[in-house]
Amino acid sequence: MASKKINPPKGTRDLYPEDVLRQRYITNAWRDASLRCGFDEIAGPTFESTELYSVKSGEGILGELFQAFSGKGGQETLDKLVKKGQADFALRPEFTPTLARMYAAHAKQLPKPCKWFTAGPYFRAERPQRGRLREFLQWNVDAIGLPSEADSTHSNAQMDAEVIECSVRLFESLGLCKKSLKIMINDRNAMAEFFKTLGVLENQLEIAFTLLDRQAKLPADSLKSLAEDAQLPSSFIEYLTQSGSSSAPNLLTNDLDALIDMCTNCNLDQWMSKDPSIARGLAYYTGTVFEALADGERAVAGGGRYDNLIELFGGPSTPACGFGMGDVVLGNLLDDKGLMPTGAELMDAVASPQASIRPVAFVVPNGDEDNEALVHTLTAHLRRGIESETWLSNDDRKPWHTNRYAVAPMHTRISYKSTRKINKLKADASDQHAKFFIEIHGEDKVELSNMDTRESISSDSHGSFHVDPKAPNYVGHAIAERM
RNA sequence: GUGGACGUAGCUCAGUCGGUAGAGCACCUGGUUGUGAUCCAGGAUGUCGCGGGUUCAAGCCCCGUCGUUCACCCCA
Repeated sequence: MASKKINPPKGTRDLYPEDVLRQRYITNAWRDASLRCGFDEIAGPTFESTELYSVKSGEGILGELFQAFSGKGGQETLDKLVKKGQADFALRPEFTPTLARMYAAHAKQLPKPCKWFTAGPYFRAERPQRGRLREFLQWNVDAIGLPSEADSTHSNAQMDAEVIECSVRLFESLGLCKKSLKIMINDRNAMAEFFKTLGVLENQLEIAFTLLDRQAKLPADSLKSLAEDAQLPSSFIEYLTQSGSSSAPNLLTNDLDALIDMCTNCNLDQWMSKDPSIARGLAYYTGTVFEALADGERAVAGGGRYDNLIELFGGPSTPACGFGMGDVVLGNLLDDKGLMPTGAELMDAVASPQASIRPVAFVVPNGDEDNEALVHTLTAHLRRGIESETWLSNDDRKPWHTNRYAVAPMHTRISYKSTRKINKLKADASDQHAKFFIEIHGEDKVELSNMDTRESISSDSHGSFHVDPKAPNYVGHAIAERM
């Protein structure tokens, strides 16, 4: 009998038992980080109508679509397909259009903001290379809409910060540190204003951003000729081809400062740097954009604000912000840094308990404005977890070691309601089925109660708890003991 | 879609000027040793990716093809 060897399709992976565990180690970490940060899991179809992607994904992605058609409809459908050169359906190359479609369809009944994550397979018909395959897993984390009745600049920054926080919580949990990975942020609005001062016209902005995106990849002279072809002003070309970002526009500070401020509260600012050369390739980004960059790898994650995409899909005008992270680059990075367990350690790590879907802690201020920053500080501590002395004093410590945490990271939520009334905030916690309610009256005056039993919990020594993890009556300990 | 590199044992790879197909690891058998570690002896293993060409002779040179990989494009 003649046998024929059939290879797997180019750019796909056959996962044998250990490979599946490695992949699950990553997807577990994704899920864990998003749940802890208060994002709900959603899922969409793995193929969509092709037109969903022609609306706004960007030129490049359209050329990389895996085409799909049902095979029904006989010759007529086939003729149409051949004539158009495009099938009615496409395997999804990214999630954001699906997300925008899903949100727009139910916009009125959805909470504000809506915090969603999803992880699953995506497909792009490009030539495989390091960090890039034709089928890959991607984790998407998005925050859509703003807290109601709030000042929108502040809220925008808060939602940006929460999305970025989620990515940082993931990096921390996997043992990646700020030395090996940086989050570079920029603001397209501020850059657009700056470009206009250089004489770039409104209708040239898109090409200007495309060139900015390629600034580091292309040599100065080809950059120059591309810019000249687009008839961009010489002052812009000069800015573009001066390799250093030393001429970075100062006005960046105005728009990104609110974001950096928000990030200071949860200790994210040390991970972040402003970088006026970050532009992002996708056309739908409108304001803040960011990339997580590691030495020697392509972007580990990338995302930003896309404020008019929901409207484009028939929903109400709604600001939104999110990022995507692929499993291929992340896996490469973990391998290179020795941060991927093997053998028994891998099995144990994958089988270790996952973050609670039910919110464990719900943190609110007592109504005093001064305490609002403390809410974010404490929330960050709870979501991050507190590492144990034994683990920290071990020079060979690995992120998956079971003695890592003195207080394990926990699913922690905050209220997005503008009310200061404690009963309303408690009702919000109850609506979200939180288990413990935390009310901050001051740094060393934190009240804790069990929502299930309606009992107030008090510290033996002080009567109330502390925000600071170093304090003996840190509120996180009290919750961990009662889990 | 464009360009480069690579394809030899289960794995990682060496193979010079074209002249009988190699090593390490892993595996199997036996021995030593108070472990499933170490050490000793022995053993099995190949369509040299595939097809064609040049040659007395091709793993090596040439053409084609398939596959892998890296870079570009684009992006997670």
